[in-house]
Amino acid sequence: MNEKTDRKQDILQAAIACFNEAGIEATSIDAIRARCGASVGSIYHHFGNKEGIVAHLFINGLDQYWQQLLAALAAAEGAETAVKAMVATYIDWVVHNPELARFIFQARTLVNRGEQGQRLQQNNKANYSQVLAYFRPWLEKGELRQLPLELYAALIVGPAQEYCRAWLSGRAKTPPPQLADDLADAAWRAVGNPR
Amino acid sequence: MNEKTDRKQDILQAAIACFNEAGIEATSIDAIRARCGASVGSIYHHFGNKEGIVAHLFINGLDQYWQQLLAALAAAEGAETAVKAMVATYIDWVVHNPELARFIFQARTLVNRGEQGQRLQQNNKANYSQVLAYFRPWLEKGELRQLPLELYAALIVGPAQEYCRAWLSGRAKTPPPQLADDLADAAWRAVGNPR
DNA sequence: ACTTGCACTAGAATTTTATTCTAGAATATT
DNA sequence: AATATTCTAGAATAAAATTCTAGTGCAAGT
Repeated sequence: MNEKTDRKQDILQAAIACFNEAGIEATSIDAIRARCGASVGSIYHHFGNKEGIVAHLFINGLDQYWQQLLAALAAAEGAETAVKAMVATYIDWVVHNPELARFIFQARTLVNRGEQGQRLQQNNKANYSQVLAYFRPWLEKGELRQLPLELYAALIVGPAQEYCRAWLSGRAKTPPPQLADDLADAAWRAVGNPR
Repeated sequence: MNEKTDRKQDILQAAIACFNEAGIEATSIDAIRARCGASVGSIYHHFGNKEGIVAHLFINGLDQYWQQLLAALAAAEGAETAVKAMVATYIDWVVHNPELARFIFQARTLVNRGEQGQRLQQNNKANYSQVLAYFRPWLEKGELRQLPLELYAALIVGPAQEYCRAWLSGRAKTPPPQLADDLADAAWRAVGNPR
């Protein structure tokens, strides 16, 4: 159970490094092979094709984030804490997994179409409805502003996401944690009910 | 001056259609060729390589958006009008150019790296500093909340961007214009100074 | 009108990259 | 140990990107 995952992990690590250095499209299978010492055969055995590697990294990476997010929500005690925790968790995850985050921003569209797109969408839907379950009571108690349901995600994490994307690409310099409080406050102003 | 641009435009139109149907990576030069009736030679003459096509579509498309945005800002009379106009303009542009918008979301990373990345970044910087010029007086007059400069863009258009992305990919159903007011209000709550 | 130069087009030839295939090594299962 | 299964290697093939060669047509200068 050790050597098995090793080669597979080696390939994944080499792949994400290449993807971030050169971009997904510009990374050749051979570049990945050269970097991790595997053979083409081995790579194709484990992942089927290039898109398979991308999808694997993407889906597992995102899942890791959802786990953190749901854990944070489970620990939150009120609407305000929860909303602010969502922003904080997002930033925390990006800062602790910058390579993965950068990669995920790149790969979204690609994976959505590909063979695993279905699976990804199901995952998202399931996770999203769990988040909604946490929010419903707060909505009913009037702790949250009444807004179209489809809007909450964008209002709460949209700005953090947008800023992190800029930071990861070098456009913005200030490390996200320094802005975390401002972003969390803004999120709460966006969806919190002032009563 | 007519046939010249025609062929070039044909190629661009065919390309963006292919890119949106199959994704940039999955689109072959031959697919573009087949769709517009040009020859490979002609395509390479005009754009150098596949990335050249992508960059051209991206940079011109984005420029069109910046023009609209700057025009809207020029017409705005106060901070609140301006901030809300930024959101409205963004949504308006996406809804009127859905193909282009979808494409731009896909291509961002790719173009940023490529040969034209430099140029893109310069354009962005120049446009961004124009926007900042509009904002500075409002900041000084205290109409806007004092926040780290790097944050305003994300706070104002981040949620709209995030929602439009979801809408374009089919994840969200409500047409953005129906949510425009909510998004504009949220943007103003995020950056407006309550005095 | 002629010819010279240049932008453009076509499609074949080449190069690069992705993917498939065949055979053998390692590992697990009985 | 015998057999099946998973994994690895690298050569062979297929598909795609890019380059190259040879034109065509148009415009400026004569």
